[in-house]
Amino acid sequence: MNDAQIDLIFHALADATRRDIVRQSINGDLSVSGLARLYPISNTAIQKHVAVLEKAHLVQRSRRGREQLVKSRSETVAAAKQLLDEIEQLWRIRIDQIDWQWAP
Amino acid sequence: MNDAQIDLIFHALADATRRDIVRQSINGDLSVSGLARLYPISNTAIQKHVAVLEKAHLVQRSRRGREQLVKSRSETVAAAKQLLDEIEQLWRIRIDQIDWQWAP
DNA sequence: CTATCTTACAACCTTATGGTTGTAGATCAA
DNA sequence: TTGATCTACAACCATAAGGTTGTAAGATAG
Repeated sequence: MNDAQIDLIFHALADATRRDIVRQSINGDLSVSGLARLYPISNTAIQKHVAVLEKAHLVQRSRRGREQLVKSRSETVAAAKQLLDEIEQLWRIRIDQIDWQWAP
Repeated sequence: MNDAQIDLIFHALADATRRDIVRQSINGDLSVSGLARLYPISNTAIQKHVAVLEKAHLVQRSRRGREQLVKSRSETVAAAKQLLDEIEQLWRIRIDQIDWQWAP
């Protein structure tokens, strides 16, 4: 995964409405307009949020008749988590080095 | 942690330069201008990036003479990770429910 | 067929982002 | 003291974000 892709993921997650859409779309049984009914903003705004999430591969859309079902993708959330984990590891490495210096 | 705070954290992480500043600042021995030497952008730009990270509590600044040392904070990275984990848990819950339905 | 629902998308507005240059005040080294 | 370094901040610019309204087209129910 390259920097640009990671940028997209974190940017998509940096909005409370979008984070909630990810949660609501876990079952994959909600359409765009179905999601829109959950929030006090326009249908178009939700469409844009879903587009941002889709570009980040945090959700997937699939057409069922006239509606577009939205399903979130756990792999991408997992990938973001792993990235944060890799950053966290750097602290542990630093602590290990301090231990090494203190060894007799 | 409220939504606005989480927004700040993910927004701060949605930029490759800022993610790198977090990594470079783990030891806490780099100043703002010291960091600026690592990147091909202006000192002021780095100052702004550090300000964004500080507002998200991803780094802390402390003055040493004329320079401002930057140290990243692992707790905030950990908090972001936990949030993603909570979202991931929702998938597991869903899988558990499917298992329950299938039980004899 | 017609009316309704759902999506798609263009156009627009306001504010935020990420960068620049320039200026000024502290602090340190010599 | 003087000169270099580091930070702070204002001003500016281009573009992206996040929202709106309006219009059009595809799919479905009756």
